[in-house]
Amino acid sequence: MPESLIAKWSTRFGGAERTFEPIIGSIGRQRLVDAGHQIVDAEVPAKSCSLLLEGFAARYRILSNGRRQISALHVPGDFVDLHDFLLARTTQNVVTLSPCRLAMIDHETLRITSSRHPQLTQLLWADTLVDAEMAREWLVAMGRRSALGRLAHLICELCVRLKVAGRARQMTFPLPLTQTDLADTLGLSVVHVNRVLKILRTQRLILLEDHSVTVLDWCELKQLAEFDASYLGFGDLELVRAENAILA
Amino acid sequence: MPESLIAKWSTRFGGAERTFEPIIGSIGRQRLVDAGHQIVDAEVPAKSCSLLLEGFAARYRILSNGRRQISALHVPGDFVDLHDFLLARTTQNVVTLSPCRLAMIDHETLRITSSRHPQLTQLLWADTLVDAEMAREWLVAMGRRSALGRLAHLICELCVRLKVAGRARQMTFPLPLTQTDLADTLGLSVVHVNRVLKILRTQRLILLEDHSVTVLDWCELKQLAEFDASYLGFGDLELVRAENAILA
DNA sequence: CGTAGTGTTGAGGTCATTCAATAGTGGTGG
DNA sequence: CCACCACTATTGAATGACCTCAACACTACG
Repeated sequence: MPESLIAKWSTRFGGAERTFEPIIGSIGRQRLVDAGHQIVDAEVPAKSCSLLLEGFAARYRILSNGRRQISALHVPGDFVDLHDFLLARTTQNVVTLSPCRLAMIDHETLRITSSRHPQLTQLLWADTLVDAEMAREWLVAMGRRSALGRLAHLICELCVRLKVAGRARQMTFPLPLTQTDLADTLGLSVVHVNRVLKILRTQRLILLEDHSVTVLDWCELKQLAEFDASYLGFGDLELVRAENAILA
Repeated sequence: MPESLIAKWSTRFGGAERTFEPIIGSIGRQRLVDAGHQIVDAEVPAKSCSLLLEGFAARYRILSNGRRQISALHVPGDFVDLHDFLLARTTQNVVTLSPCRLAMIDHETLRITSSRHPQLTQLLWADTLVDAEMAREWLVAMGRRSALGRLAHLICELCVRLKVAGRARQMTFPLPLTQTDLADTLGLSVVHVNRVLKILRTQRLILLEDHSVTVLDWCELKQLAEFDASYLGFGDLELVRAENAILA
């Protein structure tokens, strides 16, 4: 069951769970894949969409000089390749960054379900709108924030997204990315990511152990990142604030 | 009449012009606005969507240190704020970068039209998917390309988009952005944009006069930018190549 | 005719990069 | 069980891409 998708959509659109049912019914088989597995290959047109149920995945592109840039991170509850459903093909690939569980939905099935349930179509559409908004927010970070601010911003975003997806306890959430992955996400070098991570750790803003992050001081981190969660489309999102209040 | 939208969608989806009619019928009044006018204000929820018919607009955000980052450029045929139609509100604003003509579509009208014409919904959805893809491609440029490559890439993209929108003659197209606008688009300083522009000019890759760009050597520029137009969703896009062959 | 916005160029400074070296980890095979 | 390898994390030193500061020219505009 795609609890994380339901949790995300409930948070975003209110509890109209009835509307979500058709998509759940459309899910075909599930797949378990290892870390480092290509979910989407730009060369190969897909016949089905993948809904991420468990694990992390990254949309990326490699340039001819060998440098990689990750343009999106996917967490449980995210559709990984809605793009290929409506458009010819992507130029970017998607890999798993950890072992993942995927729910597969045939394009054909989705097409039928979507045409029968216009409301569902709007949900999916809205999901891609938020994806776009996230990309634009990353763009702002890449263009006009320092390395430290960028990293802090990413951590804030992931904290909120994972919390909504039900994958965080208190202020702790999994972060299976290697520092290389982080570097390719933030547009930095591995070396610099290491240094900037160290700053966040020594400032006691975060705790990092065994690929899991604990935010020690949400207010400070948020301020440093100049983070405003509203672009994630979850409304005012009292939950994180409330959660943090408990900790504080 | 939104010729540029029709041109764009025809190029992207083939000549199913019948499908486009409902959206054209939904257009209410038109607006003429000056350069520098706020089309979308993140604070003010909108009651209608804007389709850009003429001119350039930019989606942007200003950080607390006063630095601005443009996250999307809109050209004729682009919907400027579909986002606000489905989701609560944006965190980013949209300004006109030149005098613009806008077609307004009431949210209510769009809602009705969209529910009556599922195919149209898919077109709009696909449009936002391409928007997202563009943002991700910019992200790759911001993270992993040099200032020169980034600028070249932007020029390539605009060339193709404007050509499809019917706003380019041969390899010449309007670029009303100031160097400050370009800097905020590319995540650079004005000074550096100036220097990099100079390189493209002295290399005789482009000609720049009176805010209009002429690509002198498409092949060189494309190679420098490592530009692959397929992310724009126009298929193989023979038109530009053909056009260039005439020039060559 | 002053002012504001834009474009251009030089000089010096900084943030992040590359290169390089070391250490820890887990997995594999002898 | 240990040697070996690949991957990851960490830190120092030197280099470089791009930034900031600053000055000046040009245009449009009231």
